[in-house]
Amino acid sequence: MSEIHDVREAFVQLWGSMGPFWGISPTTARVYSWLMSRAEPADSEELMDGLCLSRGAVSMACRELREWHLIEAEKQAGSRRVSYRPATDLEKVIRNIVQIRKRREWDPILENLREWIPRLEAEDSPDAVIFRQRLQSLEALVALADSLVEGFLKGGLVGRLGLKLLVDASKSGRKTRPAPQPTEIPVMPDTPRSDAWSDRPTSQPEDRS
Amino acid sequence: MSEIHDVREAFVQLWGSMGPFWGISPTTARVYSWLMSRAEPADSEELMDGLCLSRGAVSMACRELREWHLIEAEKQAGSRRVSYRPATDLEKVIRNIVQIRKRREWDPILENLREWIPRLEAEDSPDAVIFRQRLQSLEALVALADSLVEGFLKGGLVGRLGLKLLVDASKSGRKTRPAPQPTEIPVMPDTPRSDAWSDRPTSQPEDRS
DNA sequence: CTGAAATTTCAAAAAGGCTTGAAATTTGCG
DNA sequence: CGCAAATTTCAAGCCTTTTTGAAATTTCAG
Repeated sequence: MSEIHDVREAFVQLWGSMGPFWGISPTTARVYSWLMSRAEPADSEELMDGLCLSRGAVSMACRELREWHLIEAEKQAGSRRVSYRPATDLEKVIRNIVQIRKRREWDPILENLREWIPRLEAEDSPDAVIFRQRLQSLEALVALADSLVEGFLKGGLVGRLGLKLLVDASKSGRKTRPAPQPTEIPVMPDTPRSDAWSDRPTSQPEDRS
Repeated sequence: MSEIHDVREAFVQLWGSMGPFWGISPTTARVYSWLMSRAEPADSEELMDGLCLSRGAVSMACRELREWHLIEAEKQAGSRRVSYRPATDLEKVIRNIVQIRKRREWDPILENLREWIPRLEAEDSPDAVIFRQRLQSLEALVALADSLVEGFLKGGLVGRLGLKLLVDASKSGRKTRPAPQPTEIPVMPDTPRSDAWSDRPTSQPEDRS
């Protein structure tokens, strides 16, 4: 009967502790997971009570979540109050996270590598030669990873094709149950009227930046 | 002439600041990148001088790097001194990191999800129903990602096949130069005698844990 | 336009993780 | 086997990141 309470608590705590690995703060991750555990959008009052957070903490967390496009703020009719609705289209969620982290973490690496390599070409000390060759290997690898990620971000979902191939390929050596094998990343169940967001065709002409 | 000095410094600093994103501490990342910039293995004395670190800091960093199999300790003949050689087989390096992080970060998520879902099946409040459905979507997604990663860890490198497909698929919209496009992850240049490590068939019967 | 409700900001405090270095341990030469 | 060189450990301190909450700002109903 109160299983949902316990599961919610465990879920919120797990997400909170995993958040840092994904580059988001514990509190921010907790807010998102708490919203995910509720059928309806919640306002900051509910978040404060449900998670024992200060008003400011909720505001900060929601701001970050909005920047990552992981939640959407909804104004309630006839009131100044705002409710927050979690994004439930997992493909979009993941794409948002991957895109932002790629910009912050991978792109600078690639740029730097491409600047450094020519600078080492003039020198012929053993260190310089070996170092340059290693940087080139690294450049090739990062460029490869980069193109894979670009493909995922652009072509939507690495294409049913490649993904299905890879899933099938690795299916032989699996553990217990056959495990569900969706061909595309699932869209989470959501309350009816929120479809307007997940699939909205009315949004900006594609968040490029 | 002293370009290598500047590039090394920039490389070490970049890696140091990126380390946390990858789940390793700044100092540890600096030690690894410094070793990468040298043709020959280095001992702790050299690391202390080169990076202005205390003896203990070097020891801690090298221990962590050894746990991740990112460096190997080599005893020097006729001395108590140990030299550290960076792993330069990028495929192995990445596999090590992915394997360890998967164990620490993904596996617990999957286990928990599979425990929580049944516990919510008894309840039929709107919250419980929606929450359970979302957890199921999540489980499907994580299971998919898990099988992809397993495939990479086992079948070596996602298979030339899938990888090549994906690279080709995303090659259309690229930027400046054609960019090198290796079909497999490159092995970094290394001093001759270290091949014994990168390819050694004499190691443990496969690091399982 | 006014005023109160709601949210956002940001400087300061708290928490958490990283680094240090002296002491303890290990190692292997003599 | 003893000793000294070398490494490892770990509690204490430092620094970065996260959180707080009171003040400033924004937003609308009236």
